[in-house]
Amino acid sequence: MRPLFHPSIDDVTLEGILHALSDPVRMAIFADIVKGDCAPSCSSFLRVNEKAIPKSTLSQHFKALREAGLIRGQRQGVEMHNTPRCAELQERFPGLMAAISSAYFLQLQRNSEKAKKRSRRRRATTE
Amino acid sequence: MRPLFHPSIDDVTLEGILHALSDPVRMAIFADIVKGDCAPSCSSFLRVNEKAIPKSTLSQHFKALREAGLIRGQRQGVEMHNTPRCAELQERFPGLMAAISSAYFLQLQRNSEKAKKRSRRRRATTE
DNA sequence: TCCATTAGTTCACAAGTTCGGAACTCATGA
DNA sequence: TCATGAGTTCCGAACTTGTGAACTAATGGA
Repeated sequence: MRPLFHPSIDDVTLEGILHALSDPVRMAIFADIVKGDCAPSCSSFLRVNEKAIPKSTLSQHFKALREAGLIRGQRQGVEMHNTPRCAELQERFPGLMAAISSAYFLQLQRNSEKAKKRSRRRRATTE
Repeated sequence: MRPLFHPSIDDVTLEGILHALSDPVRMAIFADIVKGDCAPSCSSFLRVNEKAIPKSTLSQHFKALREAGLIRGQRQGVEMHNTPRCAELQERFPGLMAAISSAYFLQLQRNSEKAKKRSRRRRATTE
């Protein structure tokens, strides 16, 4: 297997970061890796937000995140271990990742509130 | 001419913003509109970073920025006047736009430093 | 009023990108 | 040595993007 490519932090670009995170699946994966609340391997994301993701697609998404400089992937036996490059990114673009993450969680929260309201309204009209 | 579409601030998504700004031309246009240091009409961007941009392409880029909720366009006679939706965006995603803009200017500055170093080195080797 | 000019949009198509199934590689354990 | 499980690669279909040509719309003379 070909060795994994990781850009040097100096070659990481703002456009690259924004493009990588402009895909909702990649944003969700990255947020989960940053939170660190689940095993950060490819196969732990076979479903994202209730939606099944084919593993070829997942593999491409991880590659995109690696090549944008957002995560570092290390093969550990048969699995891949992914870690965020938070410290380096913070040095390169101070405050950027924190702002994007907090915008993401704000949006998640707001969407779940909207969904609650919608289902309450639906129940009210069918009763 | 069809009226311009602007999303309500509640319909503006993080993915949409990141996608719109992941294009270097759109990022440059948006940064200039935010700085407000040049007439923010389409035709003032016929060249971006020394590169000529066809006007049909520019028109699409402005449409993308409008539909992502980043700018507001108003026809003023034959011209279009574009303004950033900073205040609304700040309310919707606090700190996000500031972090992206400052990352952009940091990168610009660093690139111009790199270019200077390169040309100095070139001169030194040819002497 | 008519025409030329200027600003921006729309359309169609070529070029590029992304998605996902099938076939692959590679490490591991039986 | 073989089966298995985790990821990757390949490739066609579907989607997206960039651009020239043709368009619309407002404006300012003649």
